[in-house]
Amino acid sequence: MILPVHHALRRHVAATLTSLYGLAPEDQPALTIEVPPQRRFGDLASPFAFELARRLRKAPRAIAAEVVAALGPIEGVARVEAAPNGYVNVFLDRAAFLRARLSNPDAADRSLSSPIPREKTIVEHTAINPNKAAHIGHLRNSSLGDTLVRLLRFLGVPVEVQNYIDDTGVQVADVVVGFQHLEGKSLDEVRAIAREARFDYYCWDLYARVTEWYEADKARLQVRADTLHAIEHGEGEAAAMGHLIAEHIVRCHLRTMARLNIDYDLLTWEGDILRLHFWATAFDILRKNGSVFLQEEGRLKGCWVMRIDEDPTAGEAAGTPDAMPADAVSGEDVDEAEQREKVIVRSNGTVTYVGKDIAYQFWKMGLLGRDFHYREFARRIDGAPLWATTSDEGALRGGVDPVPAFGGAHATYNVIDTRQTYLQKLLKQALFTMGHRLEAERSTHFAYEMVALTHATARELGYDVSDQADRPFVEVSGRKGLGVKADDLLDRLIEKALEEVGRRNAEIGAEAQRRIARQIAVAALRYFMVKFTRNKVIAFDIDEALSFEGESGPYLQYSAVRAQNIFGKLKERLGLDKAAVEAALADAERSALEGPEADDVWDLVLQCSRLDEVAEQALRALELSLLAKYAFGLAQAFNGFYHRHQILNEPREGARLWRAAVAAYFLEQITRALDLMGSAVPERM
RNA sequence: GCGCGUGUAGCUCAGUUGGAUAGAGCGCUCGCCUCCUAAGCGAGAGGUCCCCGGUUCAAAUCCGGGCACGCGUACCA
Repeated sequence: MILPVHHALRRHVAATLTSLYGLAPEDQPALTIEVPPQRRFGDLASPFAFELARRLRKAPRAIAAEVVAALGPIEGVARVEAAPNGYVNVFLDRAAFLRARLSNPDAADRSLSSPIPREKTIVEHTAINPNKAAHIGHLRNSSLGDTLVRLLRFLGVPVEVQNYIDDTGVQVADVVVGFQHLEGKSLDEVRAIAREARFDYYCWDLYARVTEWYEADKARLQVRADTLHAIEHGEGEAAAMGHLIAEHIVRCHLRTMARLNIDYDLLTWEGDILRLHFWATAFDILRKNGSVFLQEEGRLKGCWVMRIDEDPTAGEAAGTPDAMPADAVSGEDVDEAEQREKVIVRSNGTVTYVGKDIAYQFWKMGLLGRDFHYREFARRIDGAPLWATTSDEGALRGGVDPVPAFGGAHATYNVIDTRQTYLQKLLKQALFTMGHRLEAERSTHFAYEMVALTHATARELGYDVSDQADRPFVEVSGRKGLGVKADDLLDRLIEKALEEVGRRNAEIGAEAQRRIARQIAVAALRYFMVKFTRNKVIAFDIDEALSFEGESGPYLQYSAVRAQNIFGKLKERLGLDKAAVEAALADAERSALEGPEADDVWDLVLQCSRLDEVAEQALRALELSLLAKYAFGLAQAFNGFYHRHQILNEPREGARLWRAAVAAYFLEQITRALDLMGSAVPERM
């Protein structure tokens, strides 16, 4: 890990700037530390002299030279140079650096070096409507969400993972309508169907048919409204059927996600928010302080609304330069004001999604003064209980395991696609206007763009998308049944990986082959989902996603497997394991690591060490593709090393040992990086 | 209309809170398995970083103004 070195460097430079120029730490520029483009420039570099040039009225080059001369020795640093252009370049003690990384795995120095607050954080992700199978759009959400969770945990932040289940919404109601009105099924009949395999696929098709059924006669939308009302109020067979459907579909989703190494601590059911009067409590608070009021006239008459403030920071800059056109009449202003009101409670008394979510968000932050009851819903991947909220007070007593203290977080991340940015802004504003300024600041909407299909892939899957011919890609639509189901995609990936694994490893047996193929498929899919920056629409192309070459998850795995194989053979031929290599380094001849001819070997070590720096950067920027790109670059660097420098066939013992040490460090770091993306290193490929 | 996002190689995309010669994957051309696995490696061709102006030692990156595309702006979520 490299961050401790950064910190030591900053401390020394800051002290020197103080003693040399009388600059107090708070007057100093941010001491940016970069990786120079070429190794001959150094291992780390800082351009601080450029920033100080103006203030000190000196050439950057002179400042750099003075600071370097006064710097004194720094632990782990071999030498510091002032470059002719003004950069300050730092050269590390290579051998000492590598040995320290190998023997001192991580946790200790990681906690020292990061300014990230290590307080309870809730990450909400997945939140698929429980009325149909999961598709690739959902996969982007849960892959990003789970990677974010792993990243936070890697950085030492305690995380609680929640999956919000909208069991009382329109989408579940639609499937109930399908069963009752299109198929004429009773509750018992639906129960029987739900027990069969692929209930989520069944509902996928039914849901699409319901959409068509509405379209054929708009009057049928009244059926939906009635059904939704019944579900919200827990009345009759519709409510029971809705509950049954949601419960079974959620289990389907959990199975799908478990295949991708994704799971949760708690399922929060929207129905419980209603039944336990979370909303009523939140509404009370909002109404009392005036955040929400009853609109008595106009378009929204009879609704409880919340006024949406303009961004307070935007006010200043809005000064109009010249005379505004006078035709902006006052009537339009009124319209605009009205448009800036968001309905929280409809005139028929039902609560919108925003309302329910406000209550949920209050609870997450420990501001509601109420709590759910809990039940054990299933078991997690590791065998621990997966909890769900419930309205049943008695449920607590049934469990064997003590119920953890859910909610009451210091910070939250809501992983929700960018189309809901407006709603998420409202949520934050609700917190803010209630005086919970800090909580509002610590509520983060992790927004990402949607997944669409390329035209080629849509055609290949047999969809008629001629109506979207003029658009750059084809939008996925659960409502129309247009999309790639997560399990189908994963099955195809496994099948393809299995072919390749079987060809290369005929001798290892079918079960091992299948296990490896699954690991490869997961890495392929999850890497694909995080390698794009989050505000880029993914035009999903089946052939591209099925590729195991180039910038892909399997490429990363392959590089790790190569390193693994070297250690297998080292053990087999020379009886050396990782510990033995480490122990032997103390006396080993270092020339394999020193000098310009070893720059590329050393470069790999340096890159390996940057995982902590990249992890922190990825979290700060909320850009998980940084992690993906880093891991890919690391694998590339190792593959280059692998081809240029032999280990097993290297006759000089010193070179062999140091290179083996480099491979060991690489394997350690690439394994961690893959794990952050929910992927494993296969035993072989 | 307003708000947010995007625009970089033939295609898909990176480009680290402004920094050293603008990169990767795919595709294309050529080369590398007697040697730790070729799911790999190397070489080559390929650029008006959407356009115009500004800020400064330095701009693909920041600011202003345009253009194009996407999303949002619901008593849906």
